[in-house]
Amino acid sequence: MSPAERRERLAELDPDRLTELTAETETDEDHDPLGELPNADAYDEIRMRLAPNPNGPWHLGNARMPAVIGTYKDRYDGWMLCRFDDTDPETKRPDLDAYGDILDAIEYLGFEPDAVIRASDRLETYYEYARELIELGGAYTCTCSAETFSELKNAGEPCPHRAKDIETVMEEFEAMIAGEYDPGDIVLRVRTDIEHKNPALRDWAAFRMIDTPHPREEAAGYRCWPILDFQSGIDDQLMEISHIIRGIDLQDSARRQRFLYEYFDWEYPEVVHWGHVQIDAYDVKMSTSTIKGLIAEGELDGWDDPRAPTLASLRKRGIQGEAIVSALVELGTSTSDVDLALSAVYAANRELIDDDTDRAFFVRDGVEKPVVNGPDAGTPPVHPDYDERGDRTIPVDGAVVVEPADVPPNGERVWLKGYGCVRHTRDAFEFTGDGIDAVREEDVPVVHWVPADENVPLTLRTMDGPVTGHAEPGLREYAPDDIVQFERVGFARIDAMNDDAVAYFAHP
RNA sequence: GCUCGGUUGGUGUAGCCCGGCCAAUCAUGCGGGCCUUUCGAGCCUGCGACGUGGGUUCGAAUCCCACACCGAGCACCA
Repeated sequence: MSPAERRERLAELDPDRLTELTAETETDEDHDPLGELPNADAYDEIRMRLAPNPNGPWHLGNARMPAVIGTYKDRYDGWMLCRFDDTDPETKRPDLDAYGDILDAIEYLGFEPDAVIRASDRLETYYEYARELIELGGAYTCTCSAETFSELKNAGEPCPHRAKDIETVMEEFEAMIAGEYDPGDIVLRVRTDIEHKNPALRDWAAFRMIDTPHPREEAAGYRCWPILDFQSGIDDQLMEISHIIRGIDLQDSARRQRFLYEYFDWEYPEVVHWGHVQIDAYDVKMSTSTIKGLIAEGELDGWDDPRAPTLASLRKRGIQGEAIVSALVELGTSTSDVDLALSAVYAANRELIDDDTDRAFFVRDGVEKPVVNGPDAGTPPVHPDYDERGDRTIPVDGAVVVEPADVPPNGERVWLKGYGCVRHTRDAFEFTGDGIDAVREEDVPVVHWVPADENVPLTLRTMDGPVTGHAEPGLREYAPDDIVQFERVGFARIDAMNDDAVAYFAHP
């Protein structure tokens, strides 16, 4: 039935309802991919946290956390904590540089945490709450091997240690803190429901022994470390977090932590889970450990290699943090997995920088052609949309370099942008003196060029590897970090301006 | 195996809770046109989607059931 038919039918059956529908006004809300936070009205202040694991510099996927949480912070005038969840000195060993790198990355994205803490500074606090939990009968020390416990748990059967009295548990837990056990010998478990239908929630481990000292000197003396679910559960309460936003891999985490909150009679924060992000356009898998490995093997030049899907790499290419945030926010917070199109980041970035970016010529792998009978210089505009910024002056000392694909067949003309029309005769470009109508009416192509002598040899580093070529002499006026648009090539960030000039390609 | 999520154009997203101006929004992408001394910007325009099958209903993207497919958890990782 077509909509028109449906309306007709409705008019027969229930004319009042039809009138109501017609009266309902369409609210044209602003485009808002994020939507409102759940139950936001119930809180005086929206308090959120970023909870990075400082095991390496950030890739593009990691940026989603500050992008979304930071955007909500701005929207609700909320509060944002950066808490380093660095409670595994062994298998997810923190990288001491990463703490600072991550804070830099957050700043690059345009946000500032209201507070920064490290879980590894807070072991005594976690111990205190663990003791309290034991007093409440909510935890027990367990000396089952991981395998044994796993089998019992999967069968829904308690292990013998579950029945221990509180005093014994407390003694053994104090001994754990004192470092009197070896790794693997004992854990502290939260007593949940051993017959819970979801096996992932049954009596989960809260503390375990780790011999490897924490890389941070302040925390190197501890041997008894909390598991994320315990540490983060306690901290979220202590920091009065109102909204937790994190990945679907932590969905069961929330369910586990609710048992903790019930023992302490706390109220669990609102929680939003999102799916995984993949990025098109990169050959390198977006994973901290993979990138770390490729750098170690020399496959990548470093964290800022343009081929690496890292924030450092995008930053090096001159892409604004704001563009990354805007593309990531656009993904919303759905629980299904999403692909981020890098072109969305480019589109956002182009929008941000196009107006302010000066134009310049860069000829890739050029061929030299003598120019005869023409003027001494070309004067293309600094920015085609803003006459007031003036023209560049590019000298022509008898010859220019153009890209091979731009050389017209013999006898044909080409317009050297900002200079004039030339005809390819034998092996030279002969100035023709044609007016711009040649371009407008006669389809003469417009190309970029640089002088053969006075130019700037430059390497443009791209995602597909380096490209060598020559830029116009005026490029020397630019300094590292400046962004230019190489006409007909794309935007680029100047990285070094000396004998070996280097720029990083951003996008078309 | 047990448990928990998800599935709207090439990509992302809105709509789903509370069925009806939804032959489905917006963005990006791609194509065409205009403009332009850039393959950029701008303007105009086009392309393109409700996983499958049943059910409920006057009416289903929306509610119910089944199936398919994708993902996550069941770590002494985060």
